[in-house]
Formats: sequence, structure tokens, C-alpha cells
Amino acid sequence: MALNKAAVLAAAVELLDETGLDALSTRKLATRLEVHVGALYWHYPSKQALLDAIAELICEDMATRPLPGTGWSDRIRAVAVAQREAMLAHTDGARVIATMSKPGPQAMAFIERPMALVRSLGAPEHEVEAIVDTLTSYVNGYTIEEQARKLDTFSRADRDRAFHFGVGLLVKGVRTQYDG
Amino acid sequence: MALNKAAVLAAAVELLDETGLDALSTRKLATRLEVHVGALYWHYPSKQALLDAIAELICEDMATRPLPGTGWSDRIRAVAVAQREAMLAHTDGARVIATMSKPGPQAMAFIERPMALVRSLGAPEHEVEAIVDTLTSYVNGYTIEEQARKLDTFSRADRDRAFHFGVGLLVKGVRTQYDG
DNA sequence: CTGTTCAATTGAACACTGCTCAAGTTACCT
DNA sequence: AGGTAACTTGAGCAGTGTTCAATTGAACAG
Repeated sequence: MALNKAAVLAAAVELLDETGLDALSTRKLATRLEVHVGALYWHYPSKQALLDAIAELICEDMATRPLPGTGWSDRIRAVAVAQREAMLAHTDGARVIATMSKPGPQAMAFIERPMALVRSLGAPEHEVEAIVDTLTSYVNGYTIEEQARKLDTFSRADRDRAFHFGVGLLVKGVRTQYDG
Repeated sequence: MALNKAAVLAAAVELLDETGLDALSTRKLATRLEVHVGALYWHYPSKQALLDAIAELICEDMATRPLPGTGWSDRIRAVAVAQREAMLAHTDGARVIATMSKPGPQAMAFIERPMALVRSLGAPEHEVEAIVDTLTSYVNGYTIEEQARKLDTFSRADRDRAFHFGVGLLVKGVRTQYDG
């Protein structure tokens, strides 16, 4: 009777971190919680709903990390770093984000940060969306690839370098159009 | 006795296109080929191997599409378009590419095209790789998102516009550093 | 023809998966 | 003490990827 949404979610994140997304099954989760499978479905209507909750947790992390830097380009870089870092914090984190069924409140909260930043450059609203969409698409794409194939081939330092380079390219592209 | 690797692969692509990646099961594939499940494993050692073969097919498409345009930036844009188009040609194509276990010959052949293009700008080799990696990461990230959540929310024209905008941003970023 | 070889397929199973639900067990409120 | 709502159990359904001994069928050698 000690089970609740939060406990299920916490155990699911643990299991995800230890074994990865493909090995995250409702059976193993139930075993870890010393409960039968059916009990999980009282708290979450489906495995996808549970994965969506994990995605929201990751998005909350993205949305609440501090953004060091004062200038515009430093802060937009920091947004990209926060997005990647929050996904890297969990095994297959990027894939969890990619497979979420629809953006929840925390996901919305997160994109509001780069949106406000880019808006302050004076870009028209529909281009603000396009720019932010481009940035987040790149970060997702890079991190999915990173977690799928780069983790045991490249050092963390190398991966960071490549990522920062990519973000730099994008930021330069934005700057040539709206800044200075 | 008419079964062979090519026939299995072709049927798998058909099934993928009709029902999507999540519904692509070895059982349904066997039924379509009027064969028992076990027979598939004579031709492919695992479902993943079969998915890798589909991924290679998509990559071959990326690598062989014509690249219209004469100038440098037109051709690099065309590479990005070819990459996206080849993935859009199949249901969940981008996800198939993202989950392939390792890049095969056709995948290598494809990245050689932007590599050569960027090399011709005079960038040092390690930056060539970083630039191409950034571009392909963006295209993958955008197309994964597109096929997962944008297909029945935005028109094809809208999606094309957003994509071209993103590619343009990236190209501008590259240009400010190595061109003119 | 016969006999052998061997690639290819069958048929049946194994160990898993997400999910459902009637029946039970609690825990709390009146 | 009785009733109600919250929660869990236990068993099962329909599906998944994968394995493998046994069988087929065609090609080839004597």
C-alpha cells in the first residue's frame, strides 16, 4: 500500500538508468517495487504514459538548470547545453524524449527559454519558432546519435567539443541574420 | 523455395511503409511472405539485422539522389534535402536510421558527399567532420521529430519551409567561417 | 535410376512482452 | 460496526523475438 505515482516514476527512472530503455519492462519494474504488474496500471494507464512522465522529468531538468552567461549568445548556448545535459543524465534519455507522445507542460516551459531569448533579438514570431525548432532539433539529433553510437567510441571531452562546435555554427547563423 | 534475402528485405520495406516500425513484426512479415517465422532467420540472423538492411537501403537512396545546383551552398543544401527526402520516403524512416546498430557501406558513401563538399572550402579535416556531423545531426533530429509529431499537424509545405530555414541557418554559420 | 548431400523450410516450442480484470484486501469515514 | 472507495492480487490473453530438431526438395555423382 506504499505505492504511488511518484514511487513508480522514481523506480522507473532507476531502472532506465541501470539497464536502458530496451530493457525497461513493466515486469522488471513491478519486481523492483515488490508488487505485481497489474498494480502499476492503477497509477499509470500504460507504459507509454509512464515514459511520458519520465520525459517530463527530463524536460523539467532542462527547464530549471541555471543559464550562466550574460550576453545573448552565451545564454542561448547555455540553453542547448542544458537540453543535452538533462538528456545525458539518463541512459537513452534522448530517445525517451524523442519517443514521448506529445510535449507536456515541462517541455513547453523549457522551449519558452530559448523562445524568449530569440524574441529579444527582434525576429518575427514565426521565425522565432523556426530558429528554436532548429536548435532543439539539432540538440536532440546530436544527443540521440551520441547515446546510440558515440558513448564508447569517443571521450566525453571529444563529444563536448563536437557539440559545442555544432551549437556555435547555429548561433553564428542566427547572428548573421538578426544581430549586429 | 522462392525466398531469398532480397525478397525478405522488399517485403519488410513494404510492411514498414504500410504499418510503421512499431507494427513491423517477424510474424506479420512471415505471413506476408507465406512462410513460417523460422524461415526468416535463415536469411537474416535477427530482426535488427533486417532493420539494418532497410537502413542501408535508405542510405543508398540518400547517397545516389542527384544534387542539383552548381554553387557550394546550393549543393550542401541539396545533400540535406536528399537525406531528409530518403527518410521521408518510408514510414518511420528517420527512426530506422537512428536505431541502426552501426553505419554500413551505404551510410559511409552518403557522408562522403558532404565531406568532399566541405573539404573543398579549405577547412581542416577535423572541422570538416564536425561540420558534416552537425548537419546530419540536425537533419536526423528534425526528421525524427517531423515523422513522430508533425505529420498530421503541419502541411508538407510548412514542414519543408521550416526545414529549409534550419538548413539555411547552418549553411550561413559555415559560410561566415570558411567562405568569402 | 539410385544415393547422397545440403540449402531451405517447417512446426513446435521457450521465454519474454504490454495489458486487462474479476476477485480480494486494505484503510478510512460516518 | 458498516460501507465505501482506493488499491493490489492472481491469473490470464494475445502478442513478441528467437531457437532448433526434423523434414523437404532439388542438384549432383556413381
